[in-house]
Amino acid sequence: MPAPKDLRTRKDPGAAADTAAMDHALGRDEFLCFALYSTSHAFGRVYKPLLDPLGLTYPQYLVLVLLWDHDDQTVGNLGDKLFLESSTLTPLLKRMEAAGHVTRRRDPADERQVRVRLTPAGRALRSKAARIPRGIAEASGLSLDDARRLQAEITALRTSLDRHLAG
Amino acid sequence: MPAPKDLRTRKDPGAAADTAAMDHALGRDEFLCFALYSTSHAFGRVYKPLLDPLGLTYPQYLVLVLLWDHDDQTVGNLGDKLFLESSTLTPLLKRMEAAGHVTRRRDPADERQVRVRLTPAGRALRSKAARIPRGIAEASGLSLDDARRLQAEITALRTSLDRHLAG
DNA sequence: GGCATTTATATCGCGTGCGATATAATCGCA
DNA sequence: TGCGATTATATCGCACGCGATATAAATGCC
Repeated sequence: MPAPKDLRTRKDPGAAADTAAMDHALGRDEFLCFALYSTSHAFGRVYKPLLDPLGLTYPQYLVLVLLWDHDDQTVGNLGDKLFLESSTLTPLLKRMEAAGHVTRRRDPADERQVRVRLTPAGRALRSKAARIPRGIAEASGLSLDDARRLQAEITALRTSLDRHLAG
Repeated sequence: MPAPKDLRTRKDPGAAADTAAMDHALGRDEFLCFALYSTSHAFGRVYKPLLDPLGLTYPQYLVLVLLWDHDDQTVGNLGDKLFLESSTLTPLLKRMEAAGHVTRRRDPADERQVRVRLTPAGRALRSKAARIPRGIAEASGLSLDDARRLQAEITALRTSLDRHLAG
């Protein structure tokens, strides 16, 4: 009789603590990348119940955050701030336009550019989104200082990666 | 004559340093989430030229890393370790099967499960992938200690998010 | 033993993300 | 001024990633 191949079944409560499954198989920086990758998805799952009632996805929410701060931006401007390409933003903005959150209009002064503006409905979403920051903060369980420090380190890492890509 | 709305054009070299574009518009933990989101994509762009010659995507590479360490795993096992759903893994594994990297076979002892195994070609990719860890480490520009510490903090954050989602 | 429940995987639809490419407008410079 | 280079956006094809749902196998409980 063969010995059991794996004592843990899939939904064993200890499975989630199997945190280091990837550890010994990846280089240190690769494991860091995997941590970013999987945590980014976990954040998406936390955001979803907060954004669903507003009819928004996460990147759509980011676009609105930028427009709430500074209305009337070009596609390229939004892309630079969000690190997204026009091939991602154009369809996304069209969906937001179809949903009635923004308008898209060629800039008469430079017909290459498309200016994105909030509709009244898009502006009105701001108050409905006011509860989101608190929801995210609760889920993260980090102190303000820890969150600030982690954010700064990860942002610096992104800058390093971007420089490597450009150079 | 109207004043220019924005002194920076899109490709101004200072644009990348416009790091804090999202800062004052997002809560602290939300900005941390955005840092994770954008840095995760940046890592993907660093991985791409390393993985393209192997004909692999990033999640496909992660599957291979797991199988190189421990061959013959179920779909659920891989999903638990990668934090991915079967709705993501099943098509991905089918593509890897079509590419000749793995085989998928129902476990005779439990026909619900599908066991994923390396083919000789999949095993052979391991040596071709040997240069990847160094390439990632160079791009990150972090010391071993910094990478380790950052990874640990982000992994802890993911655990906190997962607990929040479960509870 | 039989039947409801649980578990493992698969399928579907949708929204990203991106590289490659296309198109149109503007710029630069001889 | 004119025309090649650059810039801004759009389009296309592909691969995720997930929630909802379906299906089939195993489990549990009487």
